Amino acid sequence: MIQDLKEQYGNIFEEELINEIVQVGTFKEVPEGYKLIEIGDYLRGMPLLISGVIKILREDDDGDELLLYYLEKGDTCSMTMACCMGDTKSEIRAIAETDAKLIMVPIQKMEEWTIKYKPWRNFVFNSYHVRLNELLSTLDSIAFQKMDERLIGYLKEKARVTNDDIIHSTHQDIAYDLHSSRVVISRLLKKLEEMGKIKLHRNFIKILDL
Amino acid sequence: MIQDLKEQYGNIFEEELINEIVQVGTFKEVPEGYKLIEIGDYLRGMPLLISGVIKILREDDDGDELLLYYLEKGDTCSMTMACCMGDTKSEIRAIAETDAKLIMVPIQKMEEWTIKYKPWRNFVFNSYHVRLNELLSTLDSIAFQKMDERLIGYLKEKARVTNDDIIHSTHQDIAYDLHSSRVVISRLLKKLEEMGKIKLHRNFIKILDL
DNA sequence: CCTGTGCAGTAACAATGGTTACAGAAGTAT
DNA sequence: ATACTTCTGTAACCATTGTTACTGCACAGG
Repeated sequence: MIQDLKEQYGNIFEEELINEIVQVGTFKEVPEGYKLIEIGDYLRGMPLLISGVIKILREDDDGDELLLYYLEKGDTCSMTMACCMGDTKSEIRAIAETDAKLIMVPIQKMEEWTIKYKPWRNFVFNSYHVRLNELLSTLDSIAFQKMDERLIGYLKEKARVTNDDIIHSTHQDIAYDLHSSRVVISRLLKKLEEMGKIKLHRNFIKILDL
Repeated sequence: MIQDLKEQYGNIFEEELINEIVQVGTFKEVPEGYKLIEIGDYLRGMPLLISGVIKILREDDDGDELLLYYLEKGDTCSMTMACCMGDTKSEIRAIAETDAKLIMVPIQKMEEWTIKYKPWRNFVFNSYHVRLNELLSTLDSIAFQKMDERLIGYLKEKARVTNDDIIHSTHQDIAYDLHSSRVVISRLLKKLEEMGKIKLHRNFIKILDL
């Protein structure tokens, strides 16, 4: 655990802070598909992601889903921080997109470290910053892009975070993430295949030239 | 200025912090329609809103606009904080929706006060929290609602922040804010009028029963 | 009073995306 | 092998939203 932590955060946090994190944090290893946070949950800790990818989703009252963004190693969940600080329910769902390792830090420490460690302060503010911008990008794509562009963006982003140009998803999976319908996604994917940008298979998609 | 500041922030910030704000902050009074921040601006200070309403907009490369949310008295702009801290360009535009009074605080103070004053810390984190949730709501409405619902929400929200059940906007204004077209908005407004929810006039709309 | 400008109403049409329905292919279990 | 389930392909159709075009009205300025 210390090994992992140092590898990921050693260059930005000083020794003393790392040690504190190790002392109070709880290590967690979760498999792909594991649900870390459900909408409405009260959160007891703040997650520091060490490896893997976490997918952050929004869902409305009718059960319609929408992918907000991915967390990658070195990221934390600003939403979670916001929830913890405000002591309110989670507005989002978090699912492990791949196997993942993370450390949960009790929320009380957050404020203490904010005062004590400048790097921690920077880390926290930077997280908020990054997440706000991430949300803005998501908003842009929904507000200003058409479904075909959003689909291309989705495939690219997913390939990037998983570091794999084979997308292991069904058309239905993609439809959920983009809040569309399976038929629409199949239609658009077929067009992309005809354009030579991807190759379709059962249960996976090979990216050629997006 | 001190009067205004105390009235708005006196109950959450202690005397000493108020005094510091007065010392280093610059008071600003702007008229309706004044552009406070343009996309791409580098920001030198963080605004504390004392009175009035500020409208925060997003715009894409093609010049398509979208209203994100309103800032009201007692609010600050998390986006601005994020930009200042990260020393990056503004991602949004800020326009005074009504005449407004605000205090600009140099960004260097922000970190200093974060360490020194607990209420300031709470204020800053709470602002991020509120803003993240505001963005999520905006995202919800775009992703999950149809235009007629969005329009009703828009009218309600605008009436709330301006504290006026007469909306002083043309159909074109509304179309810009909702990133739609004038014809579509006119069509939907007419329907709302037929349902007896609003009364249409030239240059303004009277809300009856939304 | 006349005229120009901006605002609103409306019709016709296009484009995008969502829905329903069905067929066949691929994989799984018996 | 057979039956069952899941995934994909495709067609036909519908709903919503956006676009173009034209109308008349209101108001301001001469």
